[in-house]
Amino acid sequence: MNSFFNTPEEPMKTEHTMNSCTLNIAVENSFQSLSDEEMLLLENNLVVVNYKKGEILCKQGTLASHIMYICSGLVKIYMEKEGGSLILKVLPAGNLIGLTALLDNNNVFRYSAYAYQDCKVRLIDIRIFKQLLRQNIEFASQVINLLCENQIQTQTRFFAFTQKQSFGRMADTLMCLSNNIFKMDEFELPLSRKELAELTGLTPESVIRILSKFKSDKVIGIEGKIFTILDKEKLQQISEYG
Amino acid sequence: MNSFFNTPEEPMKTEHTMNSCTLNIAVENSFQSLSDEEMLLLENNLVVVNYKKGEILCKQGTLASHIMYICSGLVKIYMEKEGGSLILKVLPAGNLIGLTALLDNNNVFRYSAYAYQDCKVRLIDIRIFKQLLRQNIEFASQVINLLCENQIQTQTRFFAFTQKQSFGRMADTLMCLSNNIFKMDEFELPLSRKELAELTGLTPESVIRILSKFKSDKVIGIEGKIFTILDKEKLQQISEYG
DNA sequence: TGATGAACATGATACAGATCAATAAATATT
DNA sequence: AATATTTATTGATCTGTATCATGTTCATCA
Repeated sequence: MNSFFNTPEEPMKTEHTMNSCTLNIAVENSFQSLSDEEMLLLENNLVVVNYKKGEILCKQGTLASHIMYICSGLVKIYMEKEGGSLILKVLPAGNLIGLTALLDNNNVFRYSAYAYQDCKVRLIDIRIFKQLLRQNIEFASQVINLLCENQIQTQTRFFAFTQKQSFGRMADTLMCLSNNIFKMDEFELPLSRKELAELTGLTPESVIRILSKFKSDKVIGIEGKIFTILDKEKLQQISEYG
Repeated sequence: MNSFFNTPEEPMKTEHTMNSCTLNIAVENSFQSLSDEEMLLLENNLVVVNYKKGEILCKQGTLASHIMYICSGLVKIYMEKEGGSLILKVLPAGNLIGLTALLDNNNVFRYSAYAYQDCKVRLIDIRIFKQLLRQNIEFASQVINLLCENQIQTQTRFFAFTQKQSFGRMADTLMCLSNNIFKMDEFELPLSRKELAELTGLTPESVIRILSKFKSDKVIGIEGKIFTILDKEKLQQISEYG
């Protein structure tokens, strides 16, 4: 059948305009555009720090003196206020934290970051980062790319949030964790129910109820902290329903 | 009283981390960094188009061949899917549309844009825009700034959405329209109740009920399409409550 | 001018998800 | 190992907001 002439009843495959996945593009490429000289400058103005599980990498509202690169570990990026917090994204190794602090005259972290697992992080002096942006157009170009990606991801997730309800959001989140973060159908999730709640915009109780339902429906398996995606099709379906 | 030693009961004034305002920074500045020569290049590869009220400036999913600059008028940026849409922002003159389409290898509009009023728009060829990014580091720097601003704005609005409920969202939205879009306490709003609903993530019925309440409480005045902010304090309070 | 459809308004009802309360299980602390 | 504290779970209830139904006003157009 000629896909150019699909009837309205058989719509063309649509893109994922409504999932909340943390895009996980290879950031390494951004740095590949640096010359040896520039790379040296970077290395010389860089501190490697190990954060233990449970430690705070940066705190919303504080001055951002560094851009952070996650070498290893798993980090949550979240906004907080008395009353509640929202997890903006969960970032595995290979991602940058704090790009929005590049903003002139207001380089403050707009969110906090927390280590789910032990993390190795490179702290890049923000002045050096800015200098590199100014002297290497290719690098600047890559950073623009990253910022665009981030923007699209946030908007798409925001949209998904307003359109889906609890089961859809939970399914979406599980798909995302499996596909983009852990890249496995079975994974050990270092997030508490409370944190899953902050990630889905629900209460811990609701999260528990939904997970129980998924489990009894054999869509997922849960053994302690080990999650297993049993029925991807079904999960995708639930994620899309609304 | 020394504000450095506030007791927990008297917290320091916090920043607006929870309003959903469309930041309205002066985009014109971005172009000021262009040389005469570059400006000429821009002018020569630029089409000025007039859109009538109600027309679509760009459609989500279509190839973005241009970055758009709003010379005059009022535009809504929104994401849509069967089932519903979400207004991401309302942009007055002086703003750019389509920056996220700068993304390499995927320069597609991730949202649609619609003219609330007659608009004059400059369509800037995206290849020229990219070329200018590559040859003028100051310009690239300004664009990075814009992208950061956008990102922060979206995240903050997203956060506000998850934390506030109907009355707070409505109050927030009205404050924002008054302060950032129209810059007046009294303004003519070219949005229907349905569109206010898409802007606040509510149903039209809820919007109506809330507006009626605000009106009967003398927080705002409504005469046809003319809105008047009567009690800014109160509105701010409602916006912040949660 | 009256007719037709959209936007606005209001009331009644339904329901998803929050809140509250009360264990149970797991983890941390001594 | 014993105790304290956090996290997970389950059930009962409450509530904010959507949904549905119906009517009214307003704008558009034959």
